[in-house]
Amino acid sequence: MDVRQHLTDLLRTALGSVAPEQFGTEILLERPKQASHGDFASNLAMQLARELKTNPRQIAERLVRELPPSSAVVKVEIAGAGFINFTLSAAARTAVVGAVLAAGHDFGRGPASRVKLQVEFVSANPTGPLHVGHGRGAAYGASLASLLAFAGYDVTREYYVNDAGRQMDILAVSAWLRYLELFDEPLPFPPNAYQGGYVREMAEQIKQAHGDRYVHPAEAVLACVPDTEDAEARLDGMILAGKDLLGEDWAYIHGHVLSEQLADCRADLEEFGVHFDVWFSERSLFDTGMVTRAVAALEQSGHIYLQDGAKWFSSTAFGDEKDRVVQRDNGLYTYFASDIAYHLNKFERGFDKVIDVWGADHHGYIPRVKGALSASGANADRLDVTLVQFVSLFRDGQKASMSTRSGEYVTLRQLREEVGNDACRFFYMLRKSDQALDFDLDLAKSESNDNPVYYVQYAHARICSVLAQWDGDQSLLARADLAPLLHERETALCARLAEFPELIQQASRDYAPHALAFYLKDLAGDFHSWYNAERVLVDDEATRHARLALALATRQVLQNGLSLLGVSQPVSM
RNA sequence: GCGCUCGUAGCUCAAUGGAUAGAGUACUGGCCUCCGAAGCCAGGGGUUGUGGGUUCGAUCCCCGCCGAGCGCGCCA
Repeated sequence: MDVRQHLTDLLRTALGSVAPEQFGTEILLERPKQASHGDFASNLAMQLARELKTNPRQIAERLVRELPPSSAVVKVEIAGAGFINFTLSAAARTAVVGAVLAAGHDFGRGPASRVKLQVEFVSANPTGPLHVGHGRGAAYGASLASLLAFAGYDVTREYYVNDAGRQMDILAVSAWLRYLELFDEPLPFPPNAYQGGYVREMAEQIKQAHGDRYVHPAEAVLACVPDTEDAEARLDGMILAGKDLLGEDWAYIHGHVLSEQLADCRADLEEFGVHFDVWFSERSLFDTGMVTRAVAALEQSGHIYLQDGAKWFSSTAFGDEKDRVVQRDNGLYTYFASDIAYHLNKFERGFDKVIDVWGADHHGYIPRVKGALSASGANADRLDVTLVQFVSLFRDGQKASMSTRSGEYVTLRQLREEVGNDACRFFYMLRKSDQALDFDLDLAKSESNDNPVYYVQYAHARICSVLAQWDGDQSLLARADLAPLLHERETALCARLAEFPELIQQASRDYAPHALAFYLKDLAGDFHSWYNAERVLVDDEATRHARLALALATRQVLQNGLSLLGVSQPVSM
């Protein structure tokens, strides 16, 4: 029996007697923060006060008088401004233990829904190792996707691979220039090319595999570089040199660095426990003509105009600050154009809801994407964008640089190796996604021993330990008589367990996996508190079995929750 | 300048419009001859940046101001 639903029904019945014309009022039950306020509280009387023009306490009294009797409820009180507080019977409180043990790893799982969701996250340019900012997006997206799947939705996890743009060209030319250095070609390495050591490694690989095949004299390269102070224009000149001099071979270099970086990124994420169902190539949107079609469709519906040789999308008509270019005067499509095609493609694939997890610096991008979807006749409300705020790194009290191109940044891999995957995943979840995160590296290392994740994992290990010492048949515990569970800390723990399914629904609705991390901390706290106060392996068999059942149920919920966050559940530590 | 996001205990962070705003950490004092002390118990710590508004009720919703981050490109 779902107690919450039961109480809602009772209140609904009372409402029908007291105020039939308000029968449709939404009935909300919350779990009071204070134990003295009972197990559930309703503010129904206060909600009705305005419509009925009556003192809420009077309404509450009438409601309570009309409540049908229930064996699950031992006390109903009116308190404060007009709260109706319910206190449950001992049996109703402890029943959750049996429910957890019966459902096992499915406890808390929502009813299967046919609603198809897509969560797209990370989607970092494959131009270098992932850094700690990407790590936050990865941890958030992965936990969110797991949470939504557990809540019952049909979830697809997707990574958008930006394999078509200028950044990839810059990476390719960076590797090629490093390669030329290996043959002592006198070329200055541009300050705005990718500086990281991994670029040199790729150059070395290319030399090992293909010798001097891609060598061209420095003069030939420099001949393409314009005589200007503009560093970006000079870099573009070098890219042009690469394409001209290498011809077909440019595609090899480009493809090689792309696959190298993508493989590295993929391995990094897998080690972090972050998996994707689909790796979607931006280039495929061009190859299949989707970008052209998307722009043509906008053009046909009259949302495109020409100015200064470029094609502009009139996004101001859809609430954007200014209009945006979709096709440049040189004929190349902008990133925005492929993004329109990409989102239309997502919708065409039949997702009821598309969730994009973006870095907070992309917030200005939302109106134009939604605008383009609306202009294309799609329902922009099917797109939800969740912004994950920045991670600022501090080293020796100094804010560290996070530039990918400069190569001076802390990688996700370094962070994982320093503090461990579990602590990392949990630490990222310990704040709302819209809260900026200051990550002090020295602190992260020194704090790794009292990271809250160990507090939660320790609760799990303790339970495993006591179960091992008992050494009995755990399947018997599912049928244990729970009447001996009478202590305050036992009912508090039971209440916490009962909260889990509600929390799953709420956290998934709010796209708030951090709520799960906080819940697990609270659950572990309730367990430790109880475990310190009451002995489990007592002589009395009835008490022993009831407490073992409670411990086992707690372990089950810890497992269910931690696995959603991608955190391991050690038997000992 | 305009726009988005944020501002809560010394520090790091929570809080579906609800009751006395909570945890962790740090600090102080207790608890292992007994299931793991990576734990527990107790204590001090707050004008929720600020001024208004809506509401029976505001950390939460609306407006102004102050402060911080980010964005405002024919880059991605």
